[in-house]
Amino acid sequence: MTAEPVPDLSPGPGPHGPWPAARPGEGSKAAGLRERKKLATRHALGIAAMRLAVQRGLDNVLVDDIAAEAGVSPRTFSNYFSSKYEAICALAMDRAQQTGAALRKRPEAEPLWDAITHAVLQQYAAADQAPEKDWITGVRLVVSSPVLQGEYLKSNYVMQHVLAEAIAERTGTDAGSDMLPRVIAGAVTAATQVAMERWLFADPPTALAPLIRLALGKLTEILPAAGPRAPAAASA
Amino acid sequence: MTAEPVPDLSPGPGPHGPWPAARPGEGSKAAGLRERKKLATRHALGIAAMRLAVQRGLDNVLVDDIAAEAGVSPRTFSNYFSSKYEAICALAMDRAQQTGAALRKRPEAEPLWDAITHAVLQQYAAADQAPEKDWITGVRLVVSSPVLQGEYLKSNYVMQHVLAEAIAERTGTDAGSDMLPRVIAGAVTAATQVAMERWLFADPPTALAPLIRLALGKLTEILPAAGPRAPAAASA
DNA sequence: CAACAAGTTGCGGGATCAGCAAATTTGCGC
DNA sequence: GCGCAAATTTGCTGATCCCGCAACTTGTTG
Repeated sequence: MTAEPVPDLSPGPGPHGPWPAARPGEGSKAAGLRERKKLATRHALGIAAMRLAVQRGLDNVLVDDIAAEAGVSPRTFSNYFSSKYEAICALAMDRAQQTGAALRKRPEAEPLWDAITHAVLQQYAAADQAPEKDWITGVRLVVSSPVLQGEYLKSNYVMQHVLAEAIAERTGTDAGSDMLPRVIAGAVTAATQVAMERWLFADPPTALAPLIRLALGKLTEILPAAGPRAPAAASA
Repeated sequence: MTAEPVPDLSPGPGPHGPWPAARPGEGSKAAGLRERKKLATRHALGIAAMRLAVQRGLDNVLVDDIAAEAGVSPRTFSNYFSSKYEAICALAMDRAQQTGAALRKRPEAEPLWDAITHAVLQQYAAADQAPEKDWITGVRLVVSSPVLQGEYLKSNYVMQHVLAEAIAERTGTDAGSDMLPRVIAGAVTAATQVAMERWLFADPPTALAPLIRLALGKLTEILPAAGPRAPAAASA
């Protein structure tokens, strides 16, 4: 068995949960007013953190500022996030989380690869939209700062896990014994990430979707070149 | 062009360099006494940090303790690392860094895939050795703590980059325009990571090498199944 | 050996983060 | 409606952390 080690990133109960919700019983609808308010606060903090960071620059934003912007006390801030960096990446984390759900929603009949492609594209679909014009600035900031990078990579890690889970479910594989789902998820996540990076710094701004499609495509074209044969039989 | 954004994780000049050396002119041999001493200090701090963390538990280790253990002032500690977590993961970071060099050292004639497999295996070869018996405990600690996880993922990210660079060089691809090297590196890194994770928590302890080979093998077997065709042509 | 560059150290201030207990708010049954 | 129990928020506070600054020590160079 080796029950999944602890891909978990959550410290404990009560508040402070890294991810919004959807874990208890999957059903995130019609949660009590209490839940919704908590989500709202978390979201507000995340947004505030990101906006302030982009406007003033990472070093000129204090936890107090973020808390103020979101209308809660500084103490409450740390009930939700363990650092301002985590707050700034909260949205990315949420999106990563959603990717799994997105894949699950794809029609059962659709080929795995297509389903994955769609699920991923769907997540980043909004990125190209006009209203998200600032978002790109935010992401640039995130991947440029060492501290933020750590947080950001965590969201990738999460995406990898939720994707793996969804893939395992879809293909009827036992995620506990077969590494395949995880490997696929890892490759997909990595490819997506690369596309994202290229997009972020593309000099003549480009659309993100084509890049992602291209990156995922590369994935399907690389192995055939070296795959069919026995990969490697040497020892060291 | 889009000159590589900033896969760099280094804050600036002077000390505080995340990675040991080998960047200036590639030649890391016969560095002045000064350099060697710096490397030694960095290493000592890394070792001390890891050992103390494993022995006492992450929360019972202060930066001061680590500095003392390594025989330097606390102030000097932060000249090398920006946090105790970074120090703990210093070794992992170094190993990630080496992977690139390892790949470059593989014979030019060797098929890319085999070369990669060897390079990776070589890095983790020591892991199975007896003297590294404690190491596994350390890595478990690292991947179990949220904060450390962030740092650890950074080392993965670095490995992905150095691998990509080496791959691009080996295949004569322009790493600046073609995503392929990065995608391959990402997939490889992800697979390696999965193998590592499985190894860490394998109930009847297993050898790491076979797992890595298996994971990398999966990589070559998944895509052909869905690759040849046009990946997906939908829009949203 | 002298002059210079690089690295180390102590000090001090600005910030972060979590434990604790009191004050508030929400969920719910009557 | 009303009140109670559970869940949250908040202020206070102590332990750390992290970096700028300036003086000091040590490697490097000619």
